[in-house]
Amino acid sequence: MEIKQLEYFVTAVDQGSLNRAAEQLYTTQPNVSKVIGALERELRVPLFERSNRGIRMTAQGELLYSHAASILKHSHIIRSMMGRQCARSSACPDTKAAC
Amino acid sequence: MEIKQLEYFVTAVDQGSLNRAAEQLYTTQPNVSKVIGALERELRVPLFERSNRGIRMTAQGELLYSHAASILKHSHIIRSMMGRQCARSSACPDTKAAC
DNA sequence: GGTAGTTACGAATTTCGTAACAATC
DNA sequence: GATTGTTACGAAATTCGTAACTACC
Repeated sequence: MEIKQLEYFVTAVDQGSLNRAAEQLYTTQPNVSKVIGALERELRVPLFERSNRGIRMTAQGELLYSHAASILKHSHIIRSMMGRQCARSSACPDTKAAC
Repeated sequence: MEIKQLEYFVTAVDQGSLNRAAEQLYTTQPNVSKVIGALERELRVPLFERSNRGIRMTAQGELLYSHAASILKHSHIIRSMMGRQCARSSACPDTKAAC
């Protein structure tokens, strides 16, 4: 399980379509299909029901979604913290705000 | 940034040594060194001070640690939830697999 | 035709272990 | 010598885009 896979999954859910997810992720639709397919095989769970009209989350997909979103949130926090080189808490007391 | 990188980092911190981390992660010590090095280059932040006596977290490493641990916790929850196919019986009312 | 998603193939990249290395005790 | 961590190299695995495919309207 990789962060990228969770990001692709969450984006597909939010966009409601693999095509739009691919566009937003700056990649191709076959790639999104394959990445999410690999995640489903790894977890041994179907995350979407596919049809020619689009995708719909399964119950297992809904279970995954909130945890995946939490992981993405933490990864964004890490990137913004490290990007700002904010080393010591004394240098930026209110860690929630811009540091 | 990948979950595996965070797992290697957290394990190295917990074990206090790249050698012991490699052993626990069922890989080699050069691999641990390289994976963590790649994470440091990606975040543009030193996470450890190295010496011939071992490693010591930097202030930036300490900032990363708690968020990395949270991500790992969520990933473990996901794996255990999906491994059992569902958390609540209502989540998957008609699955063939054991629920 | 147009839109949805999947599978096939191949080049480019990445991964990971072995071996060699540097430095300290 | 024993221990720490790093760098080099090469085979194996993975990634990602193009092309070809199925299915529905």
